[in-house]
Amino acid sequence: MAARKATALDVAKLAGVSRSAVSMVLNGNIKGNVSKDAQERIRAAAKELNYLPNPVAVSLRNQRTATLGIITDEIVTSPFAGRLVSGATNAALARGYMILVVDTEHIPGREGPAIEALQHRRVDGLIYATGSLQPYIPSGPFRAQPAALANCFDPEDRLPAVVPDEVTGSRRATELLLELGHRRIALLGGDDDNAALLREQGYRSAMDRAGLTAGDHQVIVTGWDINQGYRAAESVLQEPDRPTAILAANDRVATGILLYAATAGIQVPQQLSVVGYDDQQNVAANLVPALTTVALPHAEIGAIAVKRVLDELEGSERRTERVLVPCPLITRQSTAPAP
Amino acid sequence: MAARKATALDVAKLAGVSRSAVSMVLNGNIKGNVSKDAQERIRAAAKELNYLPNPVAVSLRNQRTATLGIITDEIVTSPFAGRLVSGATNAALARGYMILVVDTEHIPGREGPAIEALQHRRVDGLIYATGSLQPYIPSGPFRAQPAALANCFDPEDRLPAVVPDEVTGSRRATELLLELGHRRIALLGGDDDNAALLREQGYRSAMDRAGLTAGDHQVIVTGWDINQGYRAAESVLQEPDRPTAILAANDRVATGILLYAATAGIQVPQQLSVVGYDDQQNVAANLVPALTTVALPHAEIGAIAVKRVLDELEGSERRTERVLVPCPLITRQSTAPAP
DNA sequence: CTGAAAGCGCTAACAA
DNA sequence: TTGTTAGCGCTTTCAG
Repeated sequence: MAARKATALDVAKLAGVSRSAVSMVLNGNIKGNVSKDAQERIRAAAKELNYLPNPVAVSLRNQRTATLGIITDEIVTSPFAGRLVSGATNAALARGYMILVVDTEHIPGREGPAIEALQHRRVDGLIYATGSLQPYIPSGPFRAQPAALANCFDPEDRLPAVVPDEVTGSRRATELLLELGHRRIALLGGDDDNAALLREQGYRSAMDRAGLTAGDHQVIVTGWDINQGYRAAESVLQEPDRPTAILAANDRVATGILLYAATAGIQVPQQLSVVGYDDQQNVAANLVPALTTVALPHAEIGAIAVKRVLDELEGSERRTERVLVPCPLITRQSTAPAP
Repeated sequence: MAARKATALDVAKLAGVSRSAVSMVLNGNIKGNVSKDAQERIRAAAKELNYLPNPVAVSLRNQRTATLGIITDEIVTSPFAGRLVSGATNAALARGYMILVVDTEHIPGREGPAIEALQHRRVDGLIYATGSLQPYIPSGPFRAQPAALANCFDPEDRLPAVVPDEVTGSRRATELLLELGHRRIALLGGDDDNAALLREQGYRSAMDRAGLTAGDHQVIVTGWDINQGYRAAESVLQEPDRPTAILAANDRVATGILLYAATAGIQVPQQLSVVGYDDQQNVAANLVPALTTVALPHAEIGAIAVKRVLDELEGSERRTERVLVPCPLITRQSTAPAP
C-alpha cells in the first residue's frame, strides 16, 4: 500500500535540500552541482517516502505523456491478433510507456476521430495496426510524429512497417511437404489479398524449385473461414488425382478441410497431410489431429513496432524500411510422409 | 489538420476577455458572471481557433485524468473476450474517457505491479476483467476507488460485478432441444469451474422441469478445447443408447464433437443436434453445419462495467449488486427435431 | 555547489 | 459583471 501522496517538496524537506535538487538527482541531471552527501540524502528520502514523480505534472512540464496510441481496424475485436496489442503493451511498459488503444472495428469514418482523440490526449507516438496484412496510406498525423505500422505497410514506405515474412513462411511449409515426399500439393488460399498473394508466392517458389510440373500445382482461391475451407476441400478431394497434401490459407480453413476429410472418410495424416497458417491459439494445437502450421508472430510484430516508435522518439533517425518478422513452422500431427 | 496549439489564453485574447471567463463559459460554470455577449464571443473564438482544453493541464489541475484502467488476466491475449475490452473502450469514449489496459497473461506476480502502474498513472477508476467467469478477491486499490468487476465477481460482493447469465443461457438452450423433441440430451461440460457449474445448473433445471428421468441426463466433465470435445464425443456417441442431442461446454468443444461425428459417420443435425456456447467469432457461424449456440455478451459486459465505474465516479453511490447480462440463444443449422 | 523563480495550461476562489 | 491570483507538481535556467 504505497502512500499515494509524497511530492518532490516532501522529499526536499526531508532531505534538507531544495525541490530542484531533488528533481536533478532523481533524473540524473547533476551537472556537478549537488554534493555527494546531498545526493544520498535525497535518494534515501525518496525511497523512504516512496516518492515517484507525478506523471501528470511531468507530462505538463515536459510536453510528453509517455503514452503511445494504437489505432487498429480489428485487432481488439478480432480473436486473432490480440497478441499484437499484448506484445506492444509489454514492450512499451518495459520502457515506461503505456498504450491507449482504439479499435475502429472497420467502421468507416471512425478512424479520423480516433486519431484525433489520441492526438488530443497528447500521445507521443502513433501505431496503426491491422488484423490482416494490407497496405495502409498514413494520414498527416502519422507522418508528422513518431509512428510505425504493424501488420500493414505504406506502399510508399514513408513509415517504418513491421510485417510477417509470409513468403518464407509458406515456402518453408511447402518444403516440409516436399521433404515428406508429397508431389501433388494443393494450396487453398484466402482470396486476393496481400497475405494470400505472398503465401502463394512462397508456395510456388518451393514447388518450382523442386521442379514440379504444372499438374502438381493446384491453387484454389478459397476464403478465410471454416466453411469455405470445407467447400474447397469438397471440390478438390473428390477428383481422381486428388492431392496428397494441402496447404491451407489459415487454421480455420484447415479446420474446414479436416471436417470435410472426416466426413469423406479420408484419414489425416495417413491419406492426406494438412498444413495451416496462424498457429491460432486454442485451435491449431488442439485440433484432431493437432495441426502442423506456420505461426504468425503477432506479439513480436507489436513489440518491434513499439520499439521503432520509441527509438525515433528518443532521438534516432526515422528508419522507414520494412521489417520482415519470421513465421516459424510448427510441426504437429497433421503431416506425414506421402502415401 | 487541426492546429494543435491554441490555448485558453489565445481564446481569451481573441474574444477580448480573461482566461477565467473562457474556462467558465466552456465548462458551463457561469454563475451569472459573464455577459451573454462575452459568452458568444468566447464560443466563437474557441471554435475559430479550434480550441480544446489541454487534457494534461486539466488533469493536473483537477486531479482527474479521465482515464480508466483495466487489468485482465487474459482478455487481450485470449482470442475470446477481446470484445469485452472493445465494449469497454467504446462506452468510455462516449463519455470522454480513455482506457489503459494491462494484460497479466496469467503470470503470477504481475497483477500487483500492473495495478500500481495504473494507479501511478492516476487512473480515475479500475476494472478487473477475467477471460473466464470466476471469483476475484479485490485488493486494496479496488476497494479504495471507483471500480467494477467484469466477467468475475467478489464472493463478498463489495464491488459491482457484471457477469453473464449462464444459468438462463444454458436453460434456454436445453429448452430448445426439448422443444425439438429430444429426450436423451448430454451435457459435455467444461471442468469444475464456475461457468461449467452454472451451465450445468441451467441444463438440469430445464431437464428436471421437463420431467426427464435420470437415464436421460448425462453429464460428462470434459474440458474447453476441441480435442477434449472430440474425445468426450467419442466416448458418449459409441454407446447403444447414445444421446440425440449434445449441449457443449463451448463452441470449441462443439467443434470437436462435429469433428468426431463426421469421422463416425453421424450426421448433424439429422442424427444428432449440437449446441455450443460463446458464439465465438469466425467459428460458430462458419462451422459446417453452422452452429446453434448461446452468445456470451462480452461487449455488453465491458460496457456495463465501465458505466458502473463512471457513475460512481460522477457521484452515484456504489452499487455492489451483481448484474446478470442475458446470453441470447442463436439458432443456426446444427439443431433439428429429434430423429 | 545551491536555491529562487519562471512557467507548462488550466480552474476556481476572490477582489474589484 | 469582470479580471487577478494562486496553485496543481514538476523541470530547468539563472543568480547567488
